[in-house]
Amino acid sequence: MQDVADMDDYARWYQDVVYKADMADLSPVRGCMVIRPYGYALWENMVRGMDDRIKATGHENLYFPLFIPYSFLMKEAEHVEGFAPEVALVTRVGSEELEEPLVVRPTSETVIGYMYAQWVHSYRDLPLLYNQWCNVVRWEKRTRPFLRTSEFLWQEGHTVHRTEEEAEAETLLILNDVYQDFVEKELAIPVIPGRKSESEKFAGALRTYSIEAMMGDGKALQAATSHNLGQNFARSFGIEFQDADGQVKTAWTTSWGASTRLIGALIMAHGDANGLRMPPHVAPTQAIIVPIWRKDEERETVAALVAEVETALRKAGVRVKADWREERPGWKYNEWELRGVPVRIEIGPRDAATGQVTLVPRTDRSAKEAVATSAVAERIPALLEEIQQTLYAQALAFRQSRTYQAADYAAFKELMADKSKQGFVEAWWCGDAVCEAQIKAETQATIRNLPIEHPALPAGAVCVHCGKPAAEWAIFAKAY
RNA sequence: CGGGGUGUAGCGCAGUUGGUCAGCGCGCAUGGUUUGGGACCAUGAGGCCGCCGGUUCGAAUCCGGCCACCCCGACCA
Repeated sequence: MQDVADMDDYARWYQDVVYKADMADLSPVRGCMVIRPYGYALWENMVRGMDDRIKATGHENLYFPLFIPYSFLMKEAEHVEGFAPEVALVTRVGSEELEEPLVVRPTSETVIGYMYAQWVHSYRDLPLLYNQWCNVVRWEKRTRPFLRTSEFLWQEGHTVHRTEEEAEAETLLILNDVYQDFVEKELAIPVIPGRKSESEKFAGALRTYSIEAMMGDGKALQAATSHNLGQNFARSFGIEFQDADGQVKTAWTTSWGASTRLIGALIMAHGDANGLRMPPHVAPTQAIIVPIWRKDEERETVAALVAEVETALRKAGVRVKADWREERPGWKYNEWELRGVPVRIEIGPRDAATGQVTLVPRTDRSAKEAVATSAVAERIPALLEEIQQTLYAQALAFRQSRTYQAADYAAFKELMADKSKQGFVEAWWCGDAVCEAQIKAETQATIRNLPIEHPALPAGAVCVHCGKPAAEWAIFAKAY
């Protein structure tokens, strides 16, 4: 086992962690990856966390087909423009050409819109609050494991509402109570909820909101998005209902998604020079027992203790494993640190003699802690919670240390150019897309979002770039 | 899809003036000694040298084409 690449070469480090921690592997299909058991176990825990919240906010799961008639994509002008370049088409089955090509879904607004139009007739049918867990395909030019793959797993929620206000409330409910809550509490990654600028919004949306997280190199990652689609898709697909006043009205729809990209976010928000650091709430293995022995007698003594601790922890609801492989302890320490297991439990002859075990948190390997065997089942859950909080606190402190308020554009450019400082720049912006594009061309920084929580616009405030009157408080950053 | 780079054992690499150039380290297998921060010794297994074509008596090595991967852009969850 070799160390992961130096974090100075961040792209290399990221890939090393993904592959060496057995999260994923390359597949024979370009841009597609295999999610290995360790990565998939993490994803399953993440799915559970999000799905619980999706249901708690009143949504139900359903499933739509993988294939979408090509013509559906064409019905919403902006949508087709946004997605057409990257959709995979099925044009032939066997040796027969299909009468109409089928799109392998890049997202399902269109086919869902088509069906919703048939399901909605009356205001009494509303709202429709559905979600699906599925895979989608977007043939991206450049791929990176988890962050951008040709096929990825996600959930996509699609709702229909009677009024614009209700749709907007839904969009924000998902953003805050599902995405932000999940990412911050379970993944221990602080995020900034905000609205996307016009140029960054979803193809076909009225308004797009996102939560943005900072990665370990100061770049931003869009962790989830929630779109108020207005009446765009409802009009294109004829989702209409007769309201209480007898009028036939066009419905308001939303859509929202979070994907396996969140795994990439987790890796980059918490990983360190030794590898992954899994937030305990979603860690596939929360505690790893490393038995230590020399002689057979010792092994027996230790085995009894390991079994006792393992059983007690399992009963306490801890995801625990014992590593009995024929490797030396030091080798195992390094491997489990690479894989980011939150707590290591060392159990050896010395511990057996004193009736205790040694706990080592992934967040601080020097913080070894001796705990009486009888107290382990009580101590570990508490320690896991401490680690969860520590990871969040560290990520937040890092983000704060890399968040700036540029005094002027010169300072802005300097911050973006210096890799050791690179991060979020908060600034006033005029709201002009041309100005936004110029900033991007000159600094590579884009507007990540316009934070929902922001300072009041002071009198005389001007755009950080063009100097015209300010309109929006924006977060600028280079992004994944 | 543009610019750059790299393809030799599972991984990391050396070898590239054409001719004992099929090699090293790690990993893997077997046996032994070890085991509280990545052990050591011994013996082994493992290669169409990315693919196709050309030049040549002879190609990992030279030429052409293709493919894959990585980095930097543009595009995007």
